[in-house]
Amino acid sequence: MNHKRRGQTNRTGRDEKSSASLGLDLDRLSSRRQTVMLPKSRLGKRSPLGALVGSACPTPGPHTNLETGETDFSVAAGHQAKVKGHLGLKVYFQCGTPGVADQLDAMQSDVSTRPHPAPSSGSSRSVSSCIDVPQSQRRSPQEVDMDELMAAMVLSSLSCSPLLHSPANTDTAAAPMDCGGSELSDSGSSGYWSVGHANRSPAASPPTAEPDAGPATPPDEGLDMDMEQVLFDEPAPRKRKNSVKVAYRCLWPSCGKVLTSVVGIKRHIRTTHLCRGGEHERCSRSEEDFYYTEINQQQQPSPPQRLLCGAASPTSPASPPSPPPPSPPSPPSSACGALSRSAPSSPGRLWQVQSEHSYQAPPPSHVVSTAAPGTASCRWTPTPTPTPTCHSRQVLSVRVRSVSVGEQWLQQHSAPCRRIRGEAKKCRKVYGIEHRDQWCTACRWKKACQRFHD
DNA sequence: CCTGCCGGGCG
DNA sequence: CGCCCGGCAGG
Ligand SMILES: [Zn+2]
Repeated sequence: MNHKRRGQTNRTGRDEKSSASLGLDLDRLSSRRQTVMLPKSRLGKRSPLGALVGSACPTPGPHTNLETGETDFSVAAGHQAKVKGHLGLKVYFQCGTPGVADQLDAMQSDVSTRPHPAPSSGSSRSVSSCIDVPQSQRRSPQEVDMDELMAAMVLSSLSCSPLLHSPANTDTAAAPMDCGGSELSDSGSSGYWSVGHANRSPAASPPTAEPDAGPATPPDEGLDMDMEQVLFDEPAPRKRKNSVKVAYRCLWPSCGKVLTSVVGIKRHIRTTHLCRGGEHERCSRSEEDFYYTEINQQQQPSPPQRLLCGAASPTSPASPPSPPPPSPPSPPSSACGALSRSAPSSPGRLWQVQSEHSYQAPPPSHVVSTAAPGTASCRWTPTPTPTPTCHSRQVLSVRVRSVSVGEQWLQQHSAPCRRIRGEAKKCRKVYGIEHRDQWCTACRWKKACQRFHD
């Protein structure tokens, strides 16, 4: 009753009054006729973007929670922009993380690899290695500081067997580290980030442990498990001989002799290459170590490494570089690619997280160009597509992609040119609440005022 | 607090 | 659709 009456009164009254006093009827009429207000104001004002930008940072929404759950550093990191970048990037990280971790691990493992042979083989050499192994193994992630990493890097780069690492591998390995380093030096937040990484590596170490044990352990699950247990439980007083088929190959230039025992290989080297009798044993003992190498059935950990690289390369190599620099120019394309690629392969949680945001994706309309009510800004609109609103994964993934991309995009573009607020007086203010019937319908409906545009 | 308005619910 | 309101963000 009231409403209707009020509405009618409102209308008639307003038509006369307002037209008389303000002479805005033209404006009003036209606007009313075409509901211009909706598109424009909505787009221009807050719009999904505004909300997005706002909410994404402060961490209110559910999605944020999810995100938070996903990635601590997003919260941990201080800066909004950066944070958002991280958020956006998070996606990559998840994909990329393993890769990086692998690499790191690989490197570390590489370092630790050398000591490894000793324990596996026997007692003689275990002296030096025994100490190293446990350390590297139980390396408490947090404790591991850059020094160690750097050391690992250096060592790996210096001494790592050339066979193991392809140039690409090296590159990728170097890149992340570089970023990590710079970030670290930059701010604590990144430090956190790196820590998180470190933390992760151990968690991921089981899989990663493979390469670690790689040199000795081929793709044998049973063996792997064994290794894991050994690694994680304790130094394993003694190893099962059969667990690893180790051999030692002479590295002497033209000699490829392979023996199954350290003693044998040493003796071989000593006698054959070093031309030394038993008397010099002590002195040259260290020397021999350099001339043989431990190998297993498969000779090199290449199989595992291969796998890792292969699996990771499509995603991680591509992503790692991108994360650090939120590639401002055209994230859409590259990001899209990465994401889309990752989407199918990766589990569904990402979707969930992103899908949360997705509610904003559909109305992607404007983004930057707030002025034009038209949808000139549809650069990244293509993704949303008609979205039949069904729950098919594909759709989801698509939206996901668009969203995350959108996020990045927003953070970069919308943030700067985001409009503050309509400073123009609106109906409410002009007429006052008591004269609510004089407000424009939009105002009455608590929508964007269509009478007094900004 | 007030104001502007988005998202959503109701008829 | 029209109408209204909860609630949020900015001042
Ligand atoms: Zn109004």
